[in-house]
Amino acid sequence: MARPTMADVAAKAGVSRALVSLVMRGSEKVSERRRQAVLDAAAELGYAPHAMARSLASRTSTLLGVLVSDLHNPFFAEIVDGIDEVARAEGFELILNTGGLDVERERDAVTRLLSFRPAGLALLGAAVPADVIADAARESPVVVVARPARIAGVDTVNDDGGLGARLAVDHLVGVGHTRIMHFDGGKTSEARIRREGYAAAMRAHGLRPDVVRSEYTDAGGEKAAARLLERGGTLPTAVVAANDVNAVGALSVFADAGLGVPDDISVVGYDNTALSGLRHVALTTVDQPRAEMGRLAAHTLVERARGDRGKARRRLVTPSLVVRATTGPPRG
Amino acid sequence: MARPTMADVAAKAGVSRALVSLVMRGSEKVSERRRQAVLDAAAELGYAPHAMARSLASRTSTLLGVLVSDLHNPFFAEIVDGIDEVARAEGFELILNTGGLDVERERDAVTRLLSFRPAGLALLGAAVPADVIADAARESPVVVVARPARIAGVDTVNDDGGLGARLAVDHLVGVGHTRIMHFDGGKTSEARIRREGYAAAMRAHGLRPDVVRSEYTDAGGEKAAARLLERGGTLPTAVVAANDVNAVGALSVFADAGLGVPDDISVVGYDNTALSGLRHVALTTVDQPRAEMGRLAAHTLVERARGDRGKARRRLVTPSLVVRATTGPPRG
DNA sequence: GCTCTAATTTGGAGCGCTCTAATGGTGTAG
DNA sequence: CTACACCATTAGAGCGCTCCAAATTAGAGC
Repeated sequence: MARPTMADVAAKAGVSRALVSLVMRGSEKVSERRRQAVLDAAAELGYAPHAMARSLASRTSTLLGVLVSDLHNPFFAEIVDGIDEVARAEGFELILNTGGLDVERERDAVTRLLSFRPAGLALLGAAVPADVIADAARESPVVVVARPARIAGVDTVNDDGGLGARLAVDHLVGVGHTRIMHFDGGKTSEARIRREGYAAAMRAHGLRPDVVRSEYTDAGGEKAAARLLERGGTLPTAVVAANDVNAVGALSVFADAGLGVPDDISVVGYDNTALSGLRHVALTTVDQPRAEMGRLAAHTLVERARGDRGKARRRLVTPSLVVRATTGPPRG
Repeated sequence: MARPTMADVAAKAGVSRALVSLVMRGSEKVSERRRQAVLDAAAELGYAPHAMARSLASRTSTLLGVLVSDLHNPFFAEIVDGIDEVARAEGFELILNTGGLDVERERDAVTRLLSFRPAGLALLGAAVPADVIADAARESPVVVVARPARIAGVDTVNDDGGLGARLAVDHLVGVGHTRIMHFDGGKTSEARIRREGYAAAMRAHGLRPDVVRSEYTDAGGEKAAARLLERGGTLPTAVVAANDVNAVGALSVFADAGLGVPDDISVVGYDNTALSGLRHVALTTVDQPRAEMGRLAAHTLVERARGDRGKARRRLVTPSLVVRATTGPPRG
């Protein structure tokens, strides 16, 4: 498995190593005759440049480090997809690590990624403390995605969660709802922003906000819905769920309780994951442009890698409402 | 952002570069006194070894190349998760590329991954032609996952699709079904194996196989179900779908047609993706141990990287049935 | 204190490549 | 025919590290 090196190609083509290097990098100051000779020799030997040696010698990197908190979550997978798209187009490679929302493990992952001296580092929904991120940013450009954060010198890409929540509320009010509840996403900064957006939108319509603490999971949605049914009193006619899986969890509890959707209760999700688009589910939801977020993150990193030293950019991407079958006018 | 090098640490600690190298690699033949001096100097300078330089000098790699055909598909994401788990434990890093099932793009991705001279290459459900894989296998250990293939010198990890299909049929026959249909996954080799497993199981029970050509998508399931309803005649009482999303597509069409599940028709999926576990969906399905497949693939690669030159291993992982709410005895 | 051996430490070559500065060759003008 | 550009080509140093062999030091035994 010993692959040929530049010296082998040079010998075979009867030229110097430097010339082979020039040809491999597509230099224009190489005569056509030599270029062909080199190309032929390379093809014959099955030669391809050694990316690491190249990187070391040129003191540049074509690696983009990516730390994903949770790869199961299709939300992140699609962001990675967007990053990958730009990386391929710009000639970068992705080196990936997962963090599993474990702080120690994520800290370690950041260290390992940095040991490759990547051109940039993307942290997707990572839970690492801000100071770790700030440290990393001293060694490599860093972009934090899907986690609202203000860290000196660190770029961010997020969706406008306040707007997203407002879109959901406006839609529900628009079709006639007034008792609209929110199952929130817990204590993350993104959840806080959505919660505040929901509350502000409600008040803007002269309505009273009503929040149940929940989390970004299926089980969380079920629990919140169950609690809602147990507490008795007048039920809301609509629920703005923390995200799609949370909404689906709530839907199943409502169905078990004999409530019709959307006649008895409307439900809006958040994320527009593939799940919500399934005809069987047909969840009205707020779309976060995930691939776009990934592309933005990658572009930011690529620009930084190319020398952009401007101050930290905090990108806000615009969510949009996708109306499907789980929302409609309240009964009566 | 110029990070310190080994020479800087050596100078600060008052030792040679070679000694710093030994300390960094955790050698035992270093006196405690020097070790501390080096460690202190390194900490003070914020030094961490340059992974690429190390790799180049030692002629070893800690990189595992991973080509994923489709990251959106949670099926693959979970395999990557398994690979990642082993990689972390064994001190390897993942370098990731997506192929999008486009042959040219995947071919290019393989080339790019190989340019890093990885310790191994994992191809997850990749569509690249066998000869490309065989070529790659000459330069690096290769393991093909979720794609039954017999290529000289290439290890594989797959689930036993024949068994999986049989589990589904046996379960349905066990609760009383006799008219059991299969929506297949198209012309991939995995789909063929499941199809044949289904047919064999049916015949083993003295039943007639009945296959509708479909594909591994939501829309495919809808289309197959619609065609089934249109063709009239006696409907089957159960369907073994190509996979989970295919099953969910079928479920929605059956629901629209007023068919009760499982009373009028039972449906079994395949994969046991998170989707099927949602209480709202509660799909009976065949579980493929994805994380386990990823771990197996990674272990295979790690062993090969460590010198195992044994002949190609074709690992078959055992699927299992997960009974939920979409299957039950046929009416009457 | 001295020798011998084992334990540490170090110099230096080299991994496969890039990059700068210098070389040689060609064509043109004088 | 010589000088001068200008171009393609090359030598050689060096990227940050490992690894081998050689050098030094420490420890043990007498």
